[in-house]
Parts: sequence; C-alpha cells; structure tokens
Amino acid sequence: MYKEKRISIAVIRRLPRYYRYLGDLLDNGITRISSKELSVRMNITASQIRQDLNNFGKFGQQGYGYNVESLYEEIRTILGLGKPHDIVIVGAGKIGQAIVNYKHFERRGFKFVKIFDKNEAIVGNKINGTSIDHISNLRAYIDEHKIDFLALTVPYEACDEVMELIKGSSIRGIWNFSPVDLELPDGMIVENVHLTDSLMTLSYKLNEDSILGEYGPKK
Amino acid sequence: MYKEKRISIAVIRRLPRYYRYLGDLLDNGITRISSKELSVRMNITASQIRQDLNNFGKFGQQGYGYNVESLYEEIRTILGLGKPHDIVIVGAGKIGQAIVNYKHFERRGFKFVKIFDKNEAIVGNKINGTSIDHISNLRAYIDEHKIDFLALTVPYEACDEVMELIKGSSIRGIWNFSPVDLELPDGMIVENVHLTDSLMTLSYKLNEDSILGEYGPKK
DNA sequence: TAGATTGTTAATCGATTAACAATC
DNA sequence: TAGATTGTTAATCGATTAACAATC
Repeated sequence: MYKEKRISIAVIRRLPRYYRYLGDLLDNGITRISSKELSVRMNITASQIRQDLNNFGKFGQQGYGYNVESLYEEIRTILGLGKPHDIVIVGAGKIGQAIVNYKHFERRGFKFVKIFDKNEAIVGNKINGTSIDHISNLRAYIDEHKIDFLALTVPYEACDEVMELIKGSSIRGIWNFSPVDLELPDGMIVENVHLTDSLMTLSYKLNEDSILGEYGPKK
Repeated sequence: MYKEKRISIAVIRRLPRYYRYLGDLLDNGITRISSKELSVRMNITASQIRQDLNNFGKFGQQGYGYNVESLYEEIRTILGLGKPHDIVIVGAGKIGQAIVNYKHFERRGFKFVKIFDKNEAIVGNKINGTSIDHISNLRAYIDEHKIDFLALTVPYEACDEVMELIKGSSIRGIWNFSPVDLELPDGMIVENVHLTDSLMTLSYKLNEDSILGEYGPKK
C-alpha cells in the first residue's frame, strides 16, 4: 500500500492559468511550445512549469517541448472538464444572476440547470434560460438529478439553512460566495469566492507603503 | 539605509480573515482573546497568528492575550479601511451590477461613485443609487475626483481599451474580473477575481481522486 | 507572586529554482 | 549526429510550526 502524493493547492491554482494560456496559443495557431517559451509568456520559471506538469504525467518530449493541443487536452481532463457539469444556484440575487449570465462558464462545460430562491414572487421566472424554483424544492431536485455542484449565492444569514438542506445529498462541491467559512459535512469540498476579502486585499496593497512606514520595519 | 521586509502574499490574504473573525467576536461581546483560542476558531496554528500579527506591530500583552476591539482597529488600519474609498466601476453588465448592489462593501468603507459603460442607451440610469455615465467621460471623471480604485467588469476584449484610457491617471488599484492577466503600467496594482479559474479549481478538487488514480502516483 | 501568554528565535517543512543526465 | 529540451534529482529559498525566555 503506497501513499499518494497530494497535489499542493499552489499547483492546483496554476492549472486554470496554464489552460488559459494554452487555449490562447491554440487560438493563435501555435502547435508546439517549450517550457522556456511558455515561462516567458506566463512570467514564471520553466522549472516550475515542468515540475507542475510532472505531477500528472509526462506530457512533453525531449528536444521538442510540448504539443499545445494535446497538453491542452490533458489539462482539460485533469481539471475535470472532460464531461459537462450541471450546477444548481441557490440564491437568485445579483450575484446569482451574474453567474448565470456569464457565458465563459458554459464554454467550459458548466451548465446552470436551476436557480433556487426563497422569494415566492420570482418563482417561475427565467434568467438567461434558467428557471427559478422555490427553495423548498431544492433537495428533491438535487436527489432526482444527482446534482453534485452547488453555487451558494445567498446572504450569509441563510447559509446554515442551505447547508442543512443538502446534508447527505449528492452535492460534493460548493462554490461559495458568502463571506463565511462554511462548516462542511464529510466529503464535501468548498471553493470560496470572498469578494470582500479580495477588495480588502487590494486596499491593503495600495496602503502597504504607508503602513510599513508607520509601524516601521522590523530591522 | 535599511531594507524593508516585504509582507508575503500568504500573510496578506489572511488579514481579511482575521478581520472577519474579530468582527464576529466583537458582535458577540467578547473583549479579549488569546492566539490559542483564536487558532481553534480559525483552524490555524497560534504560532501563525502571532507571527502574522508581529509583522505589523506588538498588539498583544503577555499573560493576557489580545484586546479584541483594539486588534480589530489595528487590522482595520493595516487594511487601509481607516478612510473611505471611492471606486469607479467600468462595465455595467451583470457583474458590475452585482458588485454595486452588494451591501458588504459599503459597510467596509468602499463607495461606488460612478459606473461607466459603452452602451449609450443606459447612460443616465441609476443602479442602487449609482449613476451610469458614458465611457468617454471616464478619464475626465477620474482626473477630476482623483479616483484611485477601479473595478474592471467589462468583457475581456474591452480590457485593453480601458487600460489605455487610464494610463497615467490617478488610478492605482484595479479590481479585475476579466479572465486575463492585465499588463500593468508602473505603480499600478491588480487584484484578480478569476471566476472561471475558481470554478475550474473546484472542478479539479472534485475530480482529483480519479485523476491521481488514472495517471498513477509517482512512487 | 504564580500562571498565562506573548514576541521572537530556532527547527522543520514544503515549494521553488537550478542543474544535469536522459533522450528525442 | 548534434542540438534542444524534457523529466527528475539536488540545492535553495521561504513559510509554517515549535520552543522558550520575557513579561504582564
């Protein structure tokens, strides 16, 4: 019995970026690329690219580099984009509306199949072709369609309620837009989009020089 | 002449989280906390908390811990939230609308003062009290009001155009929602919200076990 | 005071970069 | 073949964790 080497989150977060750059290369008709060339474009080291890729397989060829199309496909598979994914959105507010309208997701094989909300008044409406249903039907829908992705775009007061509803269901991944750290049932995975945190990070960066000056450098 | 110690991005990204937890403690009337207690709540080590904070100052007291309110205020200052920030949004699509409607930002002192868009038809409309102006007036507005924050929520084809418009202006920070790595003029800072990357990361995580099985662990 | 907990130095762990033999 | 470039091992760098003297 061997121990699988876990892939670090730093590597994982670079994968979509590789995918994006390879897609651009494809669009530009470039069929091969070396780690060195790619490193220049992406502004990271060639070593890092090779290390990252070799976590998943040997995709290159000595003396040649990488075939853009096949590497693109490999990363596509690694990212789990080989098959389409159905996603339910919980919360029909502005953020829910924004993501259901955003065309980049469809292109990657993500489909928003239903939006659930508490507000009876909007049930039956459609947003970009996706209909709104009442939250009371969420669990039945998930169970029936074996949905495993859920985008959580409710106000944070409502998170607990939603988490309670989906406990023990087929949902495995939560794309969370609420500014809370969710308590996850076993086997569930979360990816946070903490917009407020992100904006504060930007604020910090703009402010950094004055702060480090104020408190003074350590030595 | 000393060399300032730069704060690592890992530390910076934890600051909003500290701020959030301290705010919760305050709301619950808790007035003091030790790094140990906080570490349990946040699920990180006490050592890390103390190391992080000591990048910026000595905020605690031996034998006592930290005063919640004063630590909250310190972090608030460090994050640059001590003074309000005016932000212009470029792009009145769904994402632009979502952020201008999102109340958490105001609470943190961020104010969206104007939205700019290419579409003449919606110029003059208001979203959540913020009026829409035509993109051709963007630069004049920035110059007049010395705006330093810009949220970029245009389709990615339009990014170059916007970047060109603001080159050499007072804008210092860009909150970027487009799936591109922006070329930044000197002194400008970007914070990316790459939603597609985020969703792909979640997809990867759900897919990881089957992938590592398929390609096999390295040893 | 004794106990608690910080701030900080030292040790460990992990991620990035460099180097190079293997090989196309 | 010779040149190019990978895959992978080794070296370096940086971040996290542990330990403990300082001190409230």
